[in-house]
Amino acid sequence: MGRKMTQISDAISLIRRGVDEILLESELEKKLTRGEPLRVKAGFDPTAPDLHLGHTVLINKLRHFQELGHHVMFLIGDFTGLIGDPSGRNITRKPLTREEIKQNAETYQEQVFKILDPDKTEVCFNSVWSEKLGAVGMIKLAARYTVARMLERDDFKKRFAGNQPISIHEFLYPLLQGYDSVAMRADVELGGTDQKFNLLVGREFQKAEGLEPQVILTMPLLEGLDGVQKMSKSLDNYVGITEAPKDMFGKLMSISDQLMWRYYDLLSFKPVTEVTGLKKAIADGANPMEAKYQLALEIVGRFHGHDAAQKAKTEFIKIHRQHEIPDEMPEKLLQAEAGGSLWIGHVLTQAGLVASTSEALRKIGEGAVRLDGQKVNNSDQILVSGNTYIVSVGKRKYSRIKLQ
RNA sequence: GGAGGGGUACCCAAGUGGUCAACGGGGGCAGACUGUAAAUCUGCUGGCAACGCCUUCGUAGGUUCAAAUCCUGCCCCCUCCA
Repeated sequence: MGRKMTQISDAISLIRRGVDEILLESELEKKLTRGEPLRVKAGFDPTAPDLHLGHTVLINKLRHFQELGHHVMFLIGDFTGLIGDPSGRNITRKPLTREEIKQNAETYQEQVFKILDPDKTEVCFNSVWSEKLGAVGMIKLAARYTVARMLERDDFKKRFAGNQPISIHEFLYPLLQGYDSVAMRADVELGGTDQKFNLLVGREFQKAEGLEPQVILTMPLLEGLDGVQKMSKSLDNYVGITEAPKDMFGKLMSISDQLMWRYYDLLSFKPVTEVTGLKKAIADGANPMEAKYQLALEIVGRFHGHDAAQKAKTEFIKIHRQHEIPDEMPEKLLQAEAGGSLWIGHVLTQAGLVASTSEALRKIGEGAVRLDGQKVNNSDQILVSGNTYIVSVGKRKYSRIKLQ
C-alpha cells in the first residue's frame, strides 16, 4: 500500500512537470489509484505539416504517460479540420480540403513517432465517428450547449463584442471535439492552454452521457528562440524537427541562458533532480554553455540519433569556438566573366551568400567576408578561374566556390 | 447611404514642396568582446562593376525647375452615424 502511494505520487509529479493546469488533480489521483492504464487523448489539427519543437511539448507529455504505462490516443482531427479550429483566432480560419488533410496527417505520424512509441500509440481519426453522427446527431449535439455559454469563450466573446463575424459552423468545433472525448472514452485529454474551453466541453458531454469526466491537462505554449513570442513558423523563431542536426544544434545554442531553463522544463526528459543540479551548479558559477550543450545534444539526438548530435556539437565547437572552417559546406560552380576572373561582389551574390552586390560591398566593409580564411579588405578583389575557393560571410555562411 | 480618419521600406512609425534612399523603435545581418549563434557594446539594414546613376512612400495621371509632401480620378482599410 505504501509503495503504491509512492508510485502514484511519483507519477503525478512526472505528469505535473511543465504543465499549465490540471483539472481536477484530485480526479487524476483517483483515476491513477485504480491502477488501470488510462486512456489519454490529444487531438491535432492536421494543419501544420512541419512540426516544430513547440508542437512537441504536448507530445512529450504524451510520452510521459506512455512511460507510465498508459494508453495514448493520438487523434488526428480529420473531420474537425474541415471546419477549422477558431481557437485563439480573431478571424475565421479557412477550412482545409480533404486532400490537404490526408497529406498532413501522414507527415504528422512520420514525425511524431520520433517521440512516441508507435507500438503503444493508437492513432485515431475523428471522421470515423463524426461522420456517422449525421445531421440529426449533429443537431442533438448542438442542443446540448447554449449560445450564451459558447460566447463565454474568450475569442468568441471578443469577436462578438467587436462585431466581427462568427460563422455558426465555428460553434460546432468545440462540440465535435467534446464528442470525440465521449466516443474515445478518454480519461485524460491534453491540449494547449488555448484549448481549455474545448477540453472542458468534453468533460460536460461525458457527464451528460453518464461517463466519468475526463481530466484535462493544459500545456503552456513554448516560447520561440527570441524567448518572448510563442514559437511559430511565421515568426521564424522556431526549430523544426526535421531540420538538419547542425542547424538544430546551432539554433538551440543561440537561445539565451534564461530561456534554456524553460526549454529544459518543456523539452527535456532528464530527471528533474538532474536539472535542479545543473541550475545550482550554474548559480555557483559554472558555465551555462555546458548545460546548453547537454540540452542541444538531447534534443538533436531525439530526432537524429546520438551520433549525429555528437557530430553537430563537434562542428559547432569547431566553427564558433575555434573559428575553424567547417567540414561540410555547400558547393557552387560559377562561371568566370570575360578575362577569366570573377569579381568578389558577384561571387558573393551568385553563391547566394548575400542578397545583392550592394550587400556584398557592405559586408566587405564590415570585415565579414573571408576568402580561404583571409579577411577580404579590398572590395576590388577578384577570383581567378580554374581554382576552388572557400568564401564565407560571417561565421555561419560558407560556400566552396569552383570557378570555371 | 452620411460624417470623419488613414494607406510610408520586413513590421511599427515619423515626415505635409527642395538639405529624403526617407527620423526613431522592433526585427534581421555583421563586427568587437566573451562563456555559445548567451549577455553587453558598435556598425549596417533599396538597386547597380557605384562618391555617379536608377527605382521606391496604396494606385493612375497632373501642377512645378523640383513632390512621400500640392491637385484630380481610382482601389483598399478603420471609426462614428443610419
